[in-house]
Amino acid sequence: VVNLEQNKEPVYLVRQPTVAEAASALQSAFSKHQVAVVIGCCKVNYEGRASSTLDWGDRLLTVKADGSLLIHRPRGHEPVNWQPAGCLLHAEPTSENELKLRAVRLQPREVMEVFFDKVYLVAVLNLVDEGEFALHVSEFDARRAILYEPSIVEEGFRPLSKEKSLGESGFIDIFGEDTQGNFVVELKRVPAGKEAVLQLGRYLEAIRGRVHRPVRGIIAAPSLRREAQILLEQLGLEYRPISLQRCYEILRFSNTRKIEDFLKED
Amino acid sequence: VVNLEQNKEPVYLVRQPTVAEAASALQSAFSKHQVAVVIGCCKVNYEGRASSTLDWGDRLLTVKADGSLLIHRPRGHEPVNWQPAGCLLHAEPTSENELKLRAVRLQPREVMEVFFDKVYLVAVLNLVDEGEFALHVSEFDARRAILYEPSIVEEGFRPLSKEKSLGESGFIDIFGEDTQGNFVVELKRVPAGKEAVLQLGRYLEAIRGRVHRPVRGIIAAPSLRREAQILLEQLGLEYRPISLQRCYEILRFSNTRKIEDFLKED
DNA sequence: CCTTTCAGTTAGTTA
DNA sequence: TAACTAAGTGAAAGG
Repeated sequence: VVNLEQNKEPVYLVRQPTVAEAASALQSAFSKHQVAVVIGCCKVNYEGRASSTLDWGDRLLTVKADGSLLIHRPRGHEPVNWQPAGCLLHAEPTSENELKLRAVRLQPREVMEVFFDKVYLVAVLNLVDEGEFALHVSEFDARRAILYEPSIVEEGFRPLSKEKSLGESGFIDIFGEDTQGNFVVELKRVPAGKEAVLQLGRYLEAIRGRVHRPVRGIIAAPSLRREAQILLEQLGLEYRPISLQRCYEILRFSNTRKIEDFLKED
Repeated sequence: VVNLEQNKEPVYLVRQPTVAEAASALQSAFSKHQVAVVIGCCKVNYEGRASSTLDWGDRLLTVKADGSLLIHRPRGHEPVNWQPAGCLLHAEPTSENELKLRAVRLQPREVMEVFFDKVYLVAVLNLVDEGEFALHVSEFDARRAILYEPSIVEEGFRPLSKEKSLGESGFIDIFGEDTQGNFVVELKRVPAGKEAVLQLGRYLEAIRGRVHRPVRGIIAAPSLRREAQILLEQLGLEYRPISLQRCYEILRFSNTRKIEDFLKED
């Protein structure tokens, strides 16, 4: 029933399929770990950690290559029903000429059944996606923002060496002075954990051996993990929360208004 | 460019569209609050509470009737990028013959831009979905089930106050008597953890200060976490497993057979 | 492998 | 509207 040509096309469509055609296309997609989209009128039953029922209506069903499943209504950006990756999938026609789709998750055992009354469209997709995903306002961006607007760390903070740049293991440090004139060591990271605190501690040790006046150690990060907080206090270090949103605004401002300053300094 | 026939069909397809055709079809779908699906090779930039970039790759993009937007990779059951309902949508061709899709959320301001290199398929959907969704066996439902069939907690258990309803922090408690005539405090939750046990402990403290006879504290829940079990014993509390499936059957029975009782009592 | 914590959490409810 | 809390939370990091 299923055209083998689907292997060569990025999108293989079956419009207004019979129940048998839809089941066949889906079974084929499941076995080949392809992405499948079903658009039609369906009802859904779920039983597992909780249980739910969804009455008849038009929905968009997506089965992904990893065996995850999503059912979307026309509104609401979250799926009304879903099943996470790795569940067992099976599609078959029923005696009442409906398309039955069963997705079983083991551990915890959760069973989802979808019954399609009408199937408007089945699309089997061969999607190639190796693109890298990156959540920005990285350490580097945060550093740029702090250098441009040091007050987000502390009022009166003045960075001194902008060229210390990357320490080992990807940390970026900023040296500077506070209002009392004490040297300040800066280290910031995205979600500061124990390693970040220990890293700063080791850094401070090294610096205190050379510099003969009090040195404060401050971690500037969007958040500080619970376990890191204890360690921070034990080592006598400080923490300063940094809003990534704020960094972002600073950078955008600096990019649009004072590009020349950055070209000179950085 | 866009065939007006799309209004009459549940699914209106544009295969291998030109950039102009795709943009036109999408703009039309946006204005009519239809659901649109785009399959193609794209890259994504997001800026808002955080910021992210996603390099080129084949993805499934869905725009819903309420202006929400989802971008799904071939794997992973969560969207790689998204935009919640109510954002401003715009689709247009770029000078580099790419399809640019812009989704702006106001408050907080978040901007997402999708660039399609190749568009394999645009589908505009007219989905009619009035089906009711019901999550069975929530805390409230479990409470109703226990009040209707108290023996699932303990043989001879008799609820006294059905109107205590929601305690602070969303917990629902049931007070009653057991066969020895002792007062019994009930607290049930879906997967009982430490917080639930501590909550019950605090509750019991308060009650023991007022009531001058022994009070048992029982947690009724589908399961009890390992760490919560230790705490439970330390505090001298009890645990009674509750089957959600059983609650569901009880409620279904009560709904079909004894609706009048519930109208009187609840 | 289990537990804890974070998330562009989202979504619902209450003050 | 803001604050709080639960979620079929999911996902990553720590022990």
